Amino acid sequence: MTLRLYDTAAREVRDFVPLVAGSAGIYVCGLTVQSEPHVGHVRSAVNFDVLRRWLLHSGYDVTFIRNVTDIDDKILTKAADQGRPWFNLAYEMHHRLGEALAAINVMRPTYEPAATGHVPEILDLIRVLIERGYAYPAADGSGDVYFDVRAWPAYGELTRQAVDDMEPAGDADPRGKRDPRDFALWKGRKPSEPETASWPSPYGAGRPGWHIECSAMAGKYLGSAFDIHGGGVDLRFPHHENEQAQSRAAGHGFASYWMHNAWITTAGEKMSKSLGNSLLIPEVLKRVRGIELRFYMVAAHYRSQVEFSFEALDDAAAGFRRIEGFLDRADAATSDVAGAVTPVLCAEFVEALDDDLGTPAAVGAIYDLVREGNKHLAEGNLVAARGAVASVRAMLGVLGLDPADPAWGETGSDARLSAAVDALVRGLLAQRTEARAAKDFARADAIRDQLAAAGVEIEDTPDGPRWSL
RNA sequence: GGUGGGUUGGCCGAGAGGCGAGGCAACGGACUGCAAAUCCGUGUACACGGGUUCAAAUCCCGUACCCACCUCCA
Repeated sequence: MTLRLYDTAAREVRDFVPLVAGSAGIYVCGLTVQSEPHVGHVRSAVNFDVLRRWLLHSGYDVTFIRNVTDIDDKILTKAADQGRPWFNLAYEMHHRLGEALAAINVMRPTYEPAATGHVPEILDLIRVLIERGYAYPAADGSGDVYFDVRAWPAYGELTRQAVDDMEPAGDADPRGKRDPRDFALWKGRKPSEPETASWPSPYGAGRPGWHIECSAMAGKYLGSAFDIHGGGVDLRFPHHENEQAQSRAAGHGFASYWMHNAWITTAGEKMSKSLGNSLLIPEVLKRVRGIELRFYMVAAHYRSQVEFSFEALDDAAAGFRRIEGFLDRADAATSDVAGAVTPVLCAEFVEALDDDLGTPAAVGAIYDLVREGNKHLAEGNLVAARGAVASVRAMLGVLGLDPADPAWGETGSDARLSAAVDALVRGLLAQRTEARAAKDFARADAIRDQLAAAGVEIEDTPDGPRWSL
């Protein structure tokens, strides 16, 4: 079975046929770096990271572009409110985003272009659109340049909307527009805006409109036509509709497949409307580990809306610990088993991912193998258990969830800390083992309770006690 | 007004005409000094009303409720 993906433009699942056999070019709309990322923001990154890893595993040579919008109205407004330069805010939030994504093991993109670094490419594209008759400088002297939606007959094709049914665009003063739905490619500088937020152009000083950057950067890094364009559902319109219109009007094939991830909501609502600080990534990571947060996101299908709750997050984390528990115990039990092991991905796992990245079913396949592996352990079948470990780990790896991946690695101080805790706990466990040997169970249980109170759990195994947090 | 998505057991979350994905929780059993972990077992779930069919959570018609987008939101 080959990979099949749901294409938003076609509204159906289609076989994935790359433009160039064996390679895949992907462009994902990243964030506007105007505030600290919350769990909703990073879902998109995780979803497309799974797509990327699955393509890589399937043997594709993947070029993965995820942009950053580092100039827009909100950045300018927020920076002004905070009394600092807009680029200072954008740079800091870009940094925070990087930290958040690293904490949940999202691979770095092949390139991560930013709008402000591509003004020449953007102006070049605008020039072509004007020459071809699909764009025009505003007649009111504002310095704006608009895309002429009436001039491009295919406008609305991505989201199947008729121009006449659309509400007028509100992103610019409509006076200079030929049609209220026309959208800005270039925004002339307003006197209220800082000079640093403008670039010279044939139409006057200004800055790029939102949509044009993606068309320009996708073209630069992936070529005139490429395979997959992704982003959150909210971007279908206007952002992606406009991107496609601009690029195709300029003579480019643009994306073959459109993929959109659904929202994470809270209390049934889109996160941006009711966001408390508790859902910012650093806050969530005080409650669960990054790998557990990632598991929570991967366990849901990317096109399903996820209703965020800490209860559900805790459940997911508990479920993931079951998998980790198996790996830990099996590793300890099979460390002496000789011979190389070739990890095999379960057929159900492969089929699940090939079917529009069916991560829920893929996770189900992992649990099935964990149960099997636990059975092997219980029966002392160590060779089979070791094979299960290798396969479970390989499948987790495809999902970016292998606990042994150095990307999750401890920092130096964490490693020293856990070594110290390990030494202390071992000392107590030795005392407990002595007490148990002497049948002094009251004392043994007291030690166990003492450790439990500190958050350390004890398991007695045939090979002696083990501890975990 | 236009466009798209949704409603599944105590909870989370798949599936898309016929065997109850899976996880968490609960209950029983095995194991254990007691636990924990693990294994085995235990469930008449598909918003509502009609219809099609030998058979519907799944297809059709209708209804209700929820969510998203309609020009600078992942």
